Amino acid sequence: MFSIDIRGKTPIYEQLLNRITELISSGAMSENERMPTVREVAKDLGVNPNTVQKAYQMLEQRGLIYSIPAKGSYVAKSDTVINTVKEQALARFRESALNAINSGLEPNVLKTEIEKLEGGTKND
Amino acid sequence: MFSIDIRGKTPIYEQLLNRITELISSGAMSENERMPTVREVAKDLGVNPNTVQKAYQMLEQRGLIYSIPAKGSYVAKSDTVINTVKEQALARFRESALNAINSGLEPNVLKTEIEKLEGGTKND
DNA sequence: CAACTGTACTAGTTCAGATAATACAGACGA
DNA sequence: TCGTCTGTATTATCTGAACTAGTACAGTTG
Repeated sequence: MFSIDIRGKTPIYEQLLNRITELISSGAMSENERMPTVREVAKDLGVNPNTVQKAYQMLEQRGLIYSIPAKGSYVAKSDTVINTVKEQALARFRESALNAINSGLEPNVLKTEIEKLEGGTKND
Repeated sequence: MFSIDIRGKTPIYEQLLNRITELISSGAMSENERMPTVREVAKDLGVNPNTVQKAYQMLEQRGLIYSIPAKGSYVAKSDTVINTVKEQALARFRESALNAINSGLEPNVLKTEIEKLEGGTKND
């Protein structure tokens, strides 16, 4: 389902959060598509359903999915939400870029790095 | 001395670590310059000396400073170490850049952001 | 009604961060 | 030499948050 690393240092719910966010914002999961149930994912990963639910809750809180009690969870994917995701990604980008520059890296080097990444986006 | 945010979510020792690393790698603190003593910084920030020492220890472990027992701590700033700092900063940069691109941000936007940052490095 | 759904609540475990209290050994100036 | 400063080491403790687990509830659906 969602392949994550159970024995990693990063929390399970956070891995799920990131993975699903990527899948949705990249278009791998289409709008109104039904998400696997909390219990399904939990069983699949061998974790507690609440752990999965935590990820789902945060996804809903951020507007990436919507959940209907007793029915299921579905992909929301509104444009405004996607924009929020982008803004946050941009904020993180700015921070790391500033740090890199403050560490003495040349802006040109950073630009070159971006160009290297252009081709290789990791959309599954 | 080192202005940090005591009531932040990021640990005190880590803030110290980052701030001092910036100051050294940016050239704000010159080579062989004497660092304020552990007890000085602790008193100044109102924290426990051990917390400051933890930051100093990690700085020495990374080769950014060198400590002489009973004398003091001094800025090391060897080129190889600075390069390591840069590499790590670059790695973080790549990660956030990749994430930004995966979120649907155009590489050109990222390049523009870098240009915006070029002028305003926050060297105190 | 039975099986599924999301959801809420509580509890327990673990861990990182921070503090505290000392103690030791070397350097250095008075 | 002596007192004071330096970095360093050790151990214990407290706290709070993060994370996960267990369980129960309410609504939907066939």
